[in-house]
Amino acid sequence: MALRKGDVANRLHSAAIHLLRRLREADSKTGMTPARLSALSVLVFGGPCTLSELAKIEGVTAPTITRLVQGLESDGLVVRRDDPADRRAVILRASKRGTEMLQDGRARRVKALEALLESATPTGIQTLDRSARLIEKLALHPHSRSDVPRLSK
Amino acid sequence: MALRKGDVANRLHSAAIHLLRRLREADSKTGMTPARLSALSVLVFGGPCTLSELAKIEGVTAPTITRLVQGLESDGLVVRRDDPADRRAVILRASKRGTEMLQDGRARRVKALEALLESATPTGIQTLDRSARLIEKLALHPHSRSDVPRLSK
DNA sequence: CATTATGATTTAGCTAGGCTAACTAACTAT
DNA sequence: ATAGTTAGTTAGCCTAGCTAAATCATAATG
Repeated sequence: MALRKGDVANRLHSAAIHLLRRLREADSKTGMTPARLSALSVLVFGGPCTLSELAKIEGVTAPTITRLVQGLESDGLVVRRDDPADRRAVILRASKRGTEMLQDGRARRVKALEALLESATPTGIQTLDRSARLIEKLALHPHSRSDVPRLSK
Repeated sequence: MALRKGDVANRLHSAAIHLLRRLREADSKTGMTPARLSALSVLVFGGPCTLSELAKIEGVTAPTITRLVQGLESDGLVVRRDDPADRRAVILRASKRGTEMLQDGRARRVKALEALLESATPTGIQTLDRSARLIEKLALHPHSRSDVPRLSK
């Protein structure tokens, strides 16, 4: 086996760290940090949902999503509405401004990536695209949250 | 063009966020966070270097690398030695324990990834590997950093 | 030798994104 | 009604980024 999973794991880990640091540069100064962009894009493309749903989708805990959304809300990018069916719950949706802002951030990252991708071949880009989709499919899904061996104990 | 760079950019962004959150789970409770692992692996695989060199390689500022290294140091994973040639500088190297710990963290992530990669094909893994290498080549290197005022300002 | 500039590192203080623990409020089921 | 569960929040802690400014060593110059 020329390709050991451990090596792939490490390379992916490293690549993800460095890529995010890079993209953070492009996103910074807009108030649109990666976590916020990610959460906002769920609302923009996936439509309204509750806090807990968003937390589950994003793979973070309730307090984290609360604070994330508070930030988005205070920037006027997200609005909350009481769930008529369940008065504990809150329904979130992206505001007009939030939707625009997301497009904007997207455009920013495109520019940043274009600088990086200058030297990438179309094949390379295709490879990256496949990987991104693959990772989402493997990692995004909520399951395996409890079934992943906890390792610690 | 079926594959728009903007879409690839966004998918990569999202994938990196979600992947890191996932791997953080595996790394957590060991004190080995992604940033620390990344820095440590530079020392383990790249050999000793100074703080500034490490900062440059990791693409972070001097204060950030200082604190990162302080953490590693207080865990006994990294040791410092005065540079005999330049008494301002400090040379870092991974301790025996640091090297072992890195292997350990690697093993942990492998296990976590294996859970995720269960359903991935060998081809998929190969794609991920190619992408990781590609990203490092495109994003890791310091150049193209000129547009942002950096350390050397 | 004194001065000044440069360079490596650290300190202080800010923001954001994670977490757990512990709480309130509302729903569900008995 | 009372017990348990679920949605969301608050408080408090940690790491990871950053900038600005301090410290101290070396280098360059007069």
